Amino acid sequence: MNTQENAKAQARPTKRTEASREKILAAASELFLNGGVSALSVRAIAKHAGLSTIGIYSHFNGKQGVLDALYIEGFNKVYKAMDLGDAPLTYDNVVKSCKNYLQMAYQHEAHYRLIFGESDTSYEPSAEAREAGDRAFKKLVHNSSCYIATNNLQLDKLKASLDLWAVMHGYVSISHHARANEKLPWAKMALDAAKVQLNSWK
Amino acid sequence: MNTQENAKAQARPTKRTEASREKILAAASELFLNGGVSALSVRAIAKHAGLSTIGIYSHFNGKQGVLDALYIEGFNKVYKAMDLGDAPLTYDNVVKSCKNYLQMAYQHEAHYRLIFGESDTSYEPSAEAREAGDRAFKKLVHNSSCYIATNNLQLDKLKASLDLWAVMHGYVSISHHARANEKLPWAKMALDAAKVQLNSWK
DNA sequence: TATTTAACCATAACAGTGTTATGTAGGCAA
DNA sequence: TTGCCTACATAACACTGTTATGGTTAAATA
Repeated sequence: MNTQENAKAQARPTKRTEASREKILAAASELFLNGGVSALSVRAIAKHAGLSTIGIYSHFNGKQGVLDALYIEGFNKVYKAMDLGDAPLTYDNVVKSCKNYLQMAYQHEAHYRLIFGESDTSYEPSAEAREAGDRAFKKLVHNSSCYIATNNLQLDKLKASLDLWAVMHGYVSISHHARANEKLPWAKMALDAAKVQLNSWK
Repeated sequence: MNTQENAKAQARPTKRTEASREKILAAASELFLNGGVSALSVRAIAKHAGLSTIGIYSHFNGKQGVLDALYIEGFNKVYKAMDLGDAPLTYDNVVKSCKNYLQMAYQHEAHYRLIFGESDTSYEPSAEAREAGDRAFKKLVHNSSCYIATNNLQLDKLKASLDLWAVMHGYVSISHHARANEKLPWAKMALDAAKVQLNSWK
């Protein structure tokens, strides 16, 4: 792929290249949204894109590259959910960011499952994909840190951020698997538990 | 399989039957402990057992049955971790059960990943396997309920139990995936966060 | 401008997966 | 002893991700 990219930079780009890549990504995204990762065989993607499978290898370095693109999308959605812009990090706004996170988790279930390893044991995120996770985590830590600084609290910012994240994510994950058959107000319960953690910050 | 079982009950049990089943299960368990679910192809299991693959279908109804057996093992380990016998459900003992849970989660990673869907998207636990999960959950609810009753607390026992579970499991899951590259005292952090939830019970 | 070269892509082939089909050997009952 | 049934090995099937092969087209070079 590096050889191909170098050759592309110096030699003969063809108009069909970007179009094929977009078709593949669009096909993969549609299949993914409707069927999760298990709907993403390379043949299904190729067929849905109206192409053969070879483009998945030349454009995405294989199925992994398609999953990376979706993984990055997933963490970008997490980032956006927690991004409050320039709003001050008040208690209510931190709670709002948690609410947004939980909303995202339940609205974009396929993405959520992918970024938390509930989708494909053979998938290992690339370095670039991991960066998307790091970026989303930094936004979480940023929110917590601003709130902590604003309120002159003395506690470990990293730990506090992880506490908040763990309880929310734990609820989502349990509702996916261990208690999947129960109809409970999962998002509300998760938010309440997050408030418990937040209220313990002092 | 029902036909085979009926025939077995009425006709000719063969000594080789139980021996084959045990060989397959032992082979699967060993592969699983060393390589997780991805090490469990039916051919690998059969080869390791010194048999052909057909026994996996006749004894376990396919690969799913092998995974069910391991899933049940996993939740049985969760049950045992949280089982304090007849000990009174004091604060310290509830904390101890949480500590045991986290210890189990990190010592039996393959099992833990299996029961929380981090292993094989095509695996769906059988009704029997789900019962093992229910049983472990009931032990968690039992512990929380006894503690709540002992301390005359007024709160939702189910919610309280889930809060406790969510924060612990959330930490374990994040340490598996989202923050997998970080070396942090995950079990200690999870236990501290669990104490925050516990301390909020009033 | 004509020829050569490289990129893109369809298709075939490969090695692996879980599962089903087929045939044989051994054990048990009549 | 014969016939039936079960357990099991092996082959075959349909699917998976990936690599190999060859044809067409576009870009570069002479």
